[in-house]
Amino acid sequence: MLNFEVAKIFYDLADILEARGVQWKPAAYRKAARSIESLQEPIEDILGEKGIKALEEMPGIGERIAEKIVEYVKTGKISAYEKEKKKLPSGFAEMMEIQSLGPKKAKLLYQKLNIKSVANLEKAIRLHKLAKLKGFGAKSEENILAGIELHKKGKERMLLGEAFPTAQALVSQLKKLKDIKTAVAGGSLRRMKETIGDIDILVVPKDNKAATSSKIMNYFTSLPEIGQVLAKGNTKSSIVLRDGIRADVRVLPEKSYGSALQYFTGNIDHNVKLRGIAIKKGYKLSEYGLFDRKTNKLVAGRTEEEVYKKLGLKYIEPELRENLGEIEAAQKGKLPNLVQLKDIKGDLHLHTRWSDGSNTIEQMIEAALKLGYQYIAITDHSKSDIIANGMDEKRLEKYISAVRLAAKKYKSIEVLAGAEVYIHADGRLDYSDNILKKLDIVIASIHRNFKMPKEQMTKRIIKALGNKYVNIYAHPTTRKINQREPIDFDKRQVFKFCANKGIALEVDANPTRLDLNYADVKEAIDAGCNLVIDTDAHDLNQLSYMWFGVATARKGWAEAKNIINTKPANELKRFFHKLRD
DNA sequence: GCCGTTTTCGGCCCGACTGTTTTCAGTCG
Repeated sequence: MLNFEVAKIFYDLADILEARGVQWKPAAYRKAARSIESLQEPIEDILGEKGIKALEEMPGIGERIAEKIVEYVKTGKISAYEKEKKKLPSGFAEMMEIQSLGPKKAKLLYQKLNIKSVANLEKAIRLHKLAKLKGFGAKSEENILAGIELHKKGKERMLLGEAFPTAQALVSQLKKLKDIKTAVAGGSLRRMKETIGDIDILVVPKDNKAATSSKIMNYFTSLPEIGQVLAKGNTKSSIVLRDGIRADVRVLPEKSYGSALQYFTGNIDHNVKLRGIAIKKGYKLSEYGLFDRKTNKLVAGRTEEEVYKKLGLKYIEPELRENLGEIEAAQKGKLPNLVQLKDIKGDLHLHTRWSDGSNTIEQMIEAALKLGYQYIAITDHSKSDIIANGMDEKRLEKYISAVRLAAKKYKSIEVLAGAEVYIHADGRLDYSDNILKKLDIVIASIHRNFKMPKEQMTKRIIKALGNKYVNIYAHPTTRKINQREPIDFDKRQVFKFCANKGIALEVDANPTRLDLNYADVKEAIDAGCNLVIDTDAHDLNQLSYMWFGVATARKGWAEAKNIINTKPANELKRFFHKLRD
């Protein structure tokens, strides 16, 4: 996967060009970099399978940048970049990763003080060399030094599952202040991206007096959980929490609430495109609202819906706002009717104490009842998952009886007896057909032997899924966000196989997995697959992860009809039985 | 360098905060 390497080069190239004062190209290279970064499929695969034209179809990538990508895939280098790079020291790119240091200042430091790296920079600040430079002062030194410290900590993007409670806590802290009418988290969090860089919060004050706004900022920047204040203005402040999480707060009047929320939810390319549409229609769009360019009168801004409407677009759900075709779909009125949490009628991948879960069968059932589910499946691990206390055939028999016995106690929910069965390296399943047929539902999944040549891995999966008792292929890529790379297999082939056979591909809702991811969800739906959203809960509290799974499916443009656990129990069972007949 | 319901040239999103400077450039999102 060369995507991130290529994106990094374009980002660096943009910085170098910007330092040289080149116009427009930096923005173009950055847009291309973002485009490549958000891609889930390896760029070399796209090139190999569909050719250079497929690259040029991607937003922000034209003929010249496509050629450069081809050059990189072929030679491992981009000559234009190599040439530019020679004009600047190798540590230049790293210097610009420092907060408050951009291309212009970094270049000045190199030219005037011969600073070539972050290490050089730190030394120069300790000797107070920077403050003597025109355009720099004591405060600049202080800020850059703080930026270096922050950079050393090098915090990676946090999981959505971690960011969500943190943001909620901040929002509720803010709402305690009487001067705040409402507070809401926007940004990539509201778009439900699987990882979050920082938390953006929009605040509407009870009135529009400057004093109120400044009171709110004072309150926010002095909250006890705050470690460092990066910037503090009358309407906008940035802070770092003690645990290293960054948060921005912006105060905007109620009449701008919709446009502000729209602006804050992003992403950047979605917003830029929207603003382009505004210009063509004679408007100007900012966080303050949609304005008539001639009269400067506010045309829309109170709600997001009216902003989109005035731009000639159907309302676009936050999860879709990634500039991946949603604006064009909204123009044509062809947006999907996204699946919602309330559509989910059951959870089909749950663990109990019979393997590595921490609750009993009964406790899981009762937790599911509280969520109003019509059915669940208990699906503990098979024998080869020894670390997970997997069950051998003998124990499995007892387990099936135990699930059936528990099921009888509850009239208002259907409880299926299932298992999560390991797929061996050769594609064999962990139980024989004689055992599998005793189960109501069979989940197949991979838990070991992740590294295999692509072709072999594809064969392994297809062989396992070829078993007539398999209903669901769970966490299909086995990736763990920030921890483990996805396995390498021919997705198109596997998706096609599942679509033909009627096997449901899982969207595992655990925030460390979110597997399939949203791009894969879209691809699977396009391939005609059925999906199932499961929590893979090992604890009754984890049933609440369903929300993250639904969000991931929504991000992949999934509708309720694409998700089998939106079906009522009888239809679902018919779906499963069809597989065996 | 990209892009097109202003379509092969001439535009390219918009605004806040900071520090150093006295009106603004640089950085950030």
